[in-house]
Amino acid sequence: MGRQPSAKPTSFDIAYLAGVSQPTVSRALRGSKSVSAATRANIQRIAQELNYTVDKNASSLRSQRTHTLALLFFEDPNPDESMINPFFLSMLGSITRECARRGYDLLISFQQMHNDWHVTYQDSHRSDGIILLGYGDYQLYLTKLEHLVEMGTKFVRWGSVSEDGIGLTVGSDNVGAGEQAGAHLVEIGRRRIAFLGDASDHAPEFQDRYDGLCRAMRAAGVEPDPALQRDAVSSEDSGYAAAKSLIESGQNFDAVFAASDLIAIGAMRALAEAGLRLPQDVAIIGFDDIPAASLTSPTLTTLMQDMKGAGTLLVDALLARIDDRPVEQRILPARLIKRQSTAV
Amino acid sequence: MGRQPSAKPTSFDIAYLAGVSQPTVSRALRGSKSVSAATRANIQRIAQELNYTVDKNASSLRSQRTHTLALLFFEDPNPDESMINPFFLSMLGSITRECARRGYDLLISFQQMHNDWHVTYQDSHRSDGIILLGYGDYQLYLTKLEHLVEMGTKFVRWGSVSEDGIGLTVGSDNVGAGEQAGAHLVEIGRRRIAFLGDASDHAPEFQDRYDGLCRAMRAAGVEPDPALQRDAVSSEDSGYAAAKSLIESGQNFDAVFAASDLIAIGAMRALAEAGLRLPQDVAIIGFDDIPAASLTSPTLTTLMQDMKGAGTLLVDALLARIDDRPVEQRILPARLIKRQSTAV
DNA sequence: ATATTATGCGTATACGTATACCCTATGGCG
DNA sequence: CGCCATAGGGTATACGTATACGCATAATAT
Repeated sequence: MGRQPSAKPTSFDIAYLAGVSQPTVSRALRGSKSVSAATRANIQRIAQELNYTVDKNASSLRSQRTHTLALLFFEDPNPDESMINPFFLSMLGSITRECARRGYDLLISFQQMHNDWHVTYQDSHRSDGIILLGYGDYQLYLTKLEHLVEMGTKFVRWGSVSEDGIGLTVGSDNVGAGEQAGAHLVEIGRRRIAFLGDASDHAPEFQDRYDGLCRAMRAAGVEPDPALQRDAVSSEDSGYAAAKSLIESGQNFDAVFAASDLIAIGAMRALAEAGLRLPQDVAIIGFDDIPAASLTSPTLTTLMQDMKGAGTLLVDALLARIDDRPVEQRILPARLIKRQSTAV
Repeated sequence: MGRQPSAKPTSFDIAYLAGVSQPTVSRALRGSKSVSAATRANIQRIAQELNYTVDKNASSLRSQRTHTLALLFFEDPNPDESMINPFFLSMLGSITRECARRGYDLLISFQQMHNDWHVTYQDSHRSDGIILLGYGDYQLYLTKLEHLVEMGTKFVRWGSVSEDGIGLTVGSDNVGAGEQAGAHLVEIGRRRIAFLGDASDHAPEFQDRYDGLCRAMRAAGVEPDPALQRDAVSSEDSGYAAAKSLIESGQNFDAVFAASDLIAIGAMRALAEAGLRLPQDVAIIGFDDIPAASLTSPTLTTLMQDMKGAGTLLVDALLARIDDRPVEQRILPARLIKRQSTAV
């Protein structure tokens, strides 16, 4: 009889070859200190030789820990798909790397905001915790978060840090970023600064950016004009429409702060069509620093978020949460990238 | 005593409530036909009520099927990160969706090409199969693929379909795409067409595109000039350098076919700096249709790959492979997107 | 009416690991 | 020289599901 050479080795095989019991193998490989250094070394050597790897399923079943994190990415029903990328992918990269570094696997899932993901994912034993990423209808989102909290599910989410306190949040310092934008525009002499972006409570991050802008203006002794704010979601078309509405309203303005680069790019098109010169007549600042921002003409001044830091921090916070270690909200600074659209 | 309300229900709980045995619950939920319709309906109702979900770990352990696919994405050591995105993310989206539709989870992992991923992933019981994505040193890649084949690991990869036959490949019709580009350039009267992209066997996809270009030229009675080919990897800088080298060589040319949009964008910069007018002096075509392609000036004619179809097809092929169903290589058509850079 | 087969389900057990508990040697201590 | 702590590791079992069998009952065939 004997083992088939093709059969995957188990901890019993290692145990047999090492002349110890199976539990000792388990202990040795997991670093328990109740196994002698010599025995451990021997076991590790044999495991290496046999190309043995711990069976994740068995391990998870027994220990009730999966060593896997789930990443749920939400998209709107009609996503301008190609455009979420820049924001999302570098974060995905750093999340993945951080998971790998900690010995965790990453399960990924795209979700429609209206799905019952909070039900599906609650108990499937697939992951030790969840990272929530993406935008959408914020109110709808909140009720589901509450559900997660009730179920005792461990999760972190990316978003606006301050406003509600449901769950654990990691996010950029949107208010600070807005202040930077405002200060820069004021510095180059602008006083009538428009804001393009949803300022309702459906989009707290945009709201924070607007708040920051207003704060910087007031700090410079300029009172923001509410008539210069236009709602817009993060897409080129929406930015175009918002800018167009602003122009047609006859309002006087000499700068635009767009809540995202996509909005900014759409707005630039509308402004150019209206014969306005950028940045002489209207300076403009975006948000995100997507690759396209350096390809527009004029190139776009924008705020860059620390996506890599974000990924690391999200994983870090989630793991702390899982281990019931204390962990507080974390805010990441954004950086102003000056380009031609504000170069006067 | 009794169950804690917070404890996750098991198949035994369902069985108890339904007045049947645990295996019957398992059978009912998995659609075995040896359980009556009435019993099954009752069990499903109870499972629903209790918010029961099958424990993946236990299920996988017992059945030796994980219902999970792994996506390994390879990156070069020094990736121009933000730029892989457009290519990658829409595919990721469709892969994820297709997995969800089939009831599979998706495990994701970024790998350095030089890692021993082929060893790590062979036996970990984490997934039923692997999707390989990304570029890099192709020769190095091949030896690892052979290793996978030896181990009996199920996998598919994205890439150049024709050339070697190691494993199962899904890819775009690069030759056909090259032909489309060539035919279009010939049609607008160009005869001296340069190709920017690695034409060595390290990058079979680029090579295929070049072959297609040559084929189209010859079909039109034009002999391609090897002196007009310049190596380049997929980055803006590399494209810039390649174009610069071409210009400085003093070669005469009236069109450029770049193996990727990034190369094209870099090349456009070099061409503009050399005072060449686009497209009058030099027409240019890229590859991938990244978002930035419609933001350059002039906007960039390019070839769009069917990324969504690709994701679907990859998952489809892998699942067939896993089930030992017959499956052949599949080629996806690319589409020429005409923009200003070839509008004469 | 008896033999045969299918239907519907229960019984027993295996998947591979981790952990609670127990046991045995050794050495330090008085 | 007896007592106890400790190191090192064995024994037994649980994690929750899926499947090989077996066994009734009912539905057919003969």
